[in-house]
Amino acid sequence: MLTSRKKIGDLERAVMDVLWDAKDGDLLTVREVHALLADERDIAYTTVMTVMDRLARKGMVEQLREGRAYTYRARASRGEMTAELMRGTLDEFAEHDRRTALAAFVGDASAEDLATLRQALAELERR
Amino acid sequence: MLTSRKKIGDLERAVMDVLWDAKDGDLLTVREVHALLADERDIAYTTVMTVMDRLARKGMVEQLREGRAYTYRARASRGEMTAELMRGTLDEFAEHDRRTALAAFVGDASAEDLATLRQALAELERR
DNA sequence: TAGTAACTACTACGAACAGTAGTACGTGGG
DNA sequence: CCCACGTACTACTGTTCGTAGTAGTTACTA
Repeated sequence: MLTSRKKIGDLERAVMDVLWDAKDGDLLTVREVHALLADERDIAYTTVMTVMDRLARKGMVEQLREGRAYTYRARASRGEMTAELMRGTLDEFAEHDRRTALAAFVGDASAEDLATLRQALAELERR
Repeated sequence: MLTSRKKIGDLERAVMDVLWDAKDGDLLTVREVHALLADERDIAYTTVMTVMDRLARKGMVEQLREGRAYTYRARASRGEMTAELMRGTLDEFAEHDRRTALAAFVGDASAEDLATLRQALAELERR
């Protein structure tokens, strides 16, 4: 479970994207993340550092010392974090409304999403 | 669809709760909402007014003139809004991750939630 | 009709947080 | 011994929210 459910901003999201896209839970340094972000936007090295530090404080990324530098990786995958956020939204509600909300969610889902849901549920039964 | 996906604070949420709990889409005045909130917390009338005005700007409540006063009601039910928020979270992701996220959501759901999901899906088929 | 009560409109300020980035300082390699 | 690299600390700005006061409008009442 992710700790500390604070808001996540644009730059923070961009950093998370870089970490998520660095497949296999690769550990990235601030310098590496900065290099990737610098392609898209004009941003200072220390800005990226600050943001990554804040993400670590919020528990969204892991910060591991490697030699003199820190390396970072996302604590959860993009999909897991999305699921977490969705569950978090749902958890704000009491029993009755929770059911209503889930029903509304399903009721307005696209055909693709419905297929995915059905498949995931079938998957669970098989086990 | 709810417009303007900004963050929602504690007081804002408390106001939404009052509007949601006023069943049948009843139109409430600021005075009425204030009276209900005042039971729980010490709050100025104008504070409630400001908050409700902001909620209207965000598109979360409807503001209708009734005589000299405005009356308000939630634009969507609690359940619908929750479903909206969940979908909004999901919508930030591309096709592949969307499926992954939905699968993760189902994978970590409680037995009750799974039952609700199954029931909602079955409901859809029946139609 | 003039006063008052109920409303809205406008303005403001502090706290929290995100974007942004500079400066100071430590340390290992040349 | 000094520099490049990296962290730690600090800071300023914009936005949102909680909070609320004041001014101005309007309708009803005495």
